[in-house]
Amino acid sequence: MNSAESAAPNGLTSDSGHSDHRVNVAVDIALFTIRNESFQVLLIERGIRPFRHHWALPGGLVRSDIGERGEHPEDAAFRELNEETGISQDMVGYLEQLGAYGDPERDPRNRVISIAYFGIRPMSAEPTGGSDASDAFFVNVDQIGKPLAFDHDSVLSDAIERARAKLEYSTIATEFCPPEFTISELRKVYEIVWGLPLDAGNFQKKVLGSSGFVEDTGRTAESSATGGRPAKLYRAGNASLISPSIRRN
Amino acid sequence: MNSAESAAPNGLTSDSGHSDHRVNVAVDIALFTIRNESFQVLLIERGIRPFRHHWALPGGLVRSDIGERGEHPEDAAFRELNEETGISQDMVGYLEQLGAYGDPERDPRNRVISIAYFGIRPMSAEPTGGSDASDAFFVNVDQIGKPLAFDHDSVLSDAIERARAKLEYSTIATEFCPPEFTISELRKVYEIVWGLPLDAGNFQKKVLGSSGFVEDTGRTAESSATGGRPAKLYRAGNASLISPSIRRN
DNA sequence: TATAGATATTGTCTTTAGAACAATATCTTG
DNA sequence: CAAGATATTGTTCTAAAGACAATATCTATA
Repeated sequence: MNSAESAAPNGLTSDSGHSDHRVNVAVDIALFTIRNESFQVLLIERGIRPFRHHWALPGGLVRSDIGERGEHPEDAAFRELNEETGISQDMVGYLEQLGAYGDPERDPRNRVISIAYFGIRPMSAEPTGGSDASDAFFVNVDQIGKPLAFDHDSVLSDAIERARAKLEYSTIATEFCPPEFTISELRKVYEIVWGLPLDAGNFQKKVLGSSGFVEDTGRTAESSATGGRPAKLYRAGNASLISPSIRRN
Repeated sequence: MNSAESAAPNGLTSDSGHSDHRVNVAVDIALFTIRNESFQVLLIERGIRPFRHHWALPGGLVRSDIGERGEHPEDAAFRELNEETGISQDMVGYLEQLGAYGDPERDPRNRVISIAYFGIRPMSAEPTGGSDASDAFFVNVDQIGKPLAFDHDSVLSDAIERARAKLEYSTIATEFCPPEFTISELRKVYEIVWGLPLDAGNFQKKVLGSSGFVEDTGRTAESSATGGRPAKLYRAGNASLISPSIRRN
């Protein structure tokens, strides 16, 4: 049978003639940001069972009572994010799909297929727990320390890899900088997300050699309190993809 | 609420207190192969409405009456592939997930969220239509000519890009060659899938310089009827990833 | 059988990119 | 002004890729 076959209005299927194959579909969101010079992800503490008091990615069921035919999974992701953490859609901008996690045993109670999303944005607001989340907070990705609920360790590690890869070929790092920024500030973003030091000279040449990545403002920053030659100020260019890409080592 | 929250055994949810948010989940499969020197994808002709007589990717609902808690989406993909086209799991080997397609309007009748998979394999067997598929066949990816059912045009174009990218960093192309093959035969695979000509000399050097890609057998092929120096014979090496990758132009 | 044509294989040159790291410029503080 | 800090530019080396020439070894045919 094809895609929507067996989805007759009465819920009957041609395979058994009387089965209802509907399952719960959830979304999970891995939202990354940079805070205190470290790469962090938004987590919640679960206020209900199962995994009560465990940490988890924010998320929840895609609802069928929103919209004509249920809500779009991406809308569900923004809604759940807002309900559980207080982070609204306009603070996040956009989410990218990571993939579907469909192991029938991934939820100890009932079968739930989850579609995972990830986003990476500068985030000034403080998250606040809500709905089924007794708390919401940002945590350093390398200091989580204890296993997350469900299969979220696996989802998160996939998301981290995707987020890190995104810096290679996109200009997203500029969004973590002020409207006008120095090359060193931009380099710091890469170093924090990738967790490794970069050569200042080589990085500078790569960024300036990648057309559309940054634009020269013609002005220079004030030199820092610790001294040193004042850096030139740049603003984000109009490109969203980098070519050639900035590669990790 | 989180991942599996609201999935209580009684189907009740905490948001409205009485909603059932379950939806139909389907799988769709884009299975690629090389036939007659061209890059082809396995399609079916739908034997039932909607989109009757239209072409579509093989696929169908993930069933909840298989296994303790319903079948794994990947198992559903293999099952549907077999039911609709006669292609069995051992002929395909493995499938990779492409992502979820969740637009509530993607099926004209009911809401169906689809998880798409793709595979790329040499395929000698002839597909045969079955179940809801009145026919099953391989078609050149650039000669489909008419719109596919549902959102399958979009799914297929994502799958084509992924399949082409896979040749860059994996050794999968060797699977389209006989157990012992020449570098030219291997190059032909790349040219067919990517749809562009490659420089023979440069390709040769890249393949031989990529450790584990191919192994020398010490023997040479018989020269072809059209003449030319006989080529050396190689077999697939033990690597599955190529470094550095073979890049498209 | 010599030659043309076909195909495989190797080599040469140029360009691009990146890594390592040296050199220079321009600030702060003492 | 010297020492230290940071930014910026330059130099050298190596890896990789593209363009394309040169060579090797076969078939077919005049």
